[in-house]
Amino acid sequence: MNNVQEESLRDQKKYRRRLQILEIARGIISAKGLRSLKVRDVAEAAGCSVGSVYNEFGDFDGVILTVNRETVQALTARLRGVPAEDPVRQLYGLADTYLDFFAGHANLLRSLFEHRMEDDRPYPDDILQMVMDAFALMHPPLVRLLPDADDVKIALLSRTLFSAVHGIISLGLEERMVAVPPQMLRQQIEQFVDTHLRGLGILPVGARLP
Amino acid sequence: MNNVQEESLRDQKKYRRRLQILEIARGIISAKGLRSLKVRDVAEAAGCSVGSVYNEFGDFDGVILTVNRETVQALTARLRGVPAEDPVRQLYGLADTYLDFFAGHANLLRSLFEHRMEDDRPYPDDILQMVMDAFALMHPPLVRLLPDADDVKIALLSRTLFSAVHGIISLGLEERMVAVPPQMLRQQIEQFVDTHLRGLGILPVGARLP
DNA sequence: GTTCTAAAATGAACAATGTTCAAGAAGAAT
DNA sequence: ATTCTTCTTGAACATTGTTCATTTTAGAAC
Repeated sequence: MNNVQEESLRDQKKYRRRLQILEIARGIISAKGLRSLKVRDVAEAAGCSVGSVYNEFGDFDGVILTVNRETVQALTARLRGVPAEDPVRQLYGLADTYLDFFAGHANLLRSLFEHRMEDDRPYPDDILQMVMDAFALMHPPLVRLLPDADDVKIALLSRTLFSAVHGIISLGLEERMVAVPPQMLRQQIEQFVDTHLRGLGILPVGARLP
Repeated sequence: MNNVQEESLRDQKKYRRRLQILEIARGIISAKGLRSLKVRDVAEAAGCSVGSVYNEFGDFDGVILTVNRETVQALTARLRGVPAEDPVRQLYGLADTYLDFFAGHANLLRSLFEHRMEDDRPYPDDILQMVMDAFALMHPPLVRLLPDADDVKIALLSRTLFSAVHGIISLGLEERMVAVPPQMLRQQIEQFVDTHLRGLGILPVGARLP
């Protein structure tokens, strides 16, 4: 038995169109926000009928969720690329990289965190799991820095710290909240992480990094 | 000239209905989420026509924004009620109170933070200002604890710290993010604030509050 | 009290948008 | 080439936000 699936012409077209629909949807969300995403716009831009979008994704939420899934995958890839030699620098790097990614794809991240399902249908588990996994990326460096601490507590600390960074960034980047000038955000994030590491006893209180 | 406006029967009815519409809308958002709010449901529950809703609020966003405005007002009132004798306890109290309020009105808070306007119309300034003012409530206790620090920096710190707490809570309360068991959230928040105050040199590193 | 007027309420009609499905088109199997 | 399966289509439908000509009603004028 041959496990290599032969790719039929039909499958090729289907797959190409799937990618095209996703690319168009992502472009619209990214440029004008989730609320501006309309089935007919996507279908027209992809050169197909609205029925085909439904045929491929089940319903419109399916398109959004697939875009969101790819967003968290791209985010995770970026976060995994942060150098891990120095655990302290890794923590700063994770926060900075998250800021970069959020600033560069604000509407995509908002779609990921703010989209609500119709009725009370549950949000897909795999996406939630991926977000949680991304927020757990502070775990390894924290374990190295706090070798005596309980692993469960470190896991909690990782998510807490990352959630805190997320809160600072997501509110700080709301252009509507004039509160935090974006150019100061990076410095602000670094100082926040800095203070927290001092509080954890990882950095000395009252001293500064070289 | 008499400044006391006589309240006409017309105005009374108008005002009563306005309150009724808001109460119904708030109830629906609170119970089933912003996405389940429909003009016709509100109108029917209020015993009036859809036109009356539009007559009173301009458009449907107007209803949502008014509910959001009242949400942030209620939140601010609760936060202002936190005792201010001990600045450290005040900071803990603000975080805890925010957690309480968020846990008790999760869907209302989500409506406040996640609602996006149609097209690119700006979010009303007064609501943004009120949110910022609420997040600035950590300013006075921080000033007392860090009397030598620059006032502008304290203002920034206040918003940063509150945004961090917001991030931890809003992600932690997502029932969908199984990550953080809600019952642990309070303890988690307290530990987070604790660690940060140590990092700021306000509390001694390595010691615990009585 | 009657009449007049301005404001508000109404709800049917419209517009925008998500969803479905019967019929047709296109690829695969023989 | 014929048949069969699957996908595609787009018109029709369903839901929901929005408008507006008409009707109703509260208040004013007499």
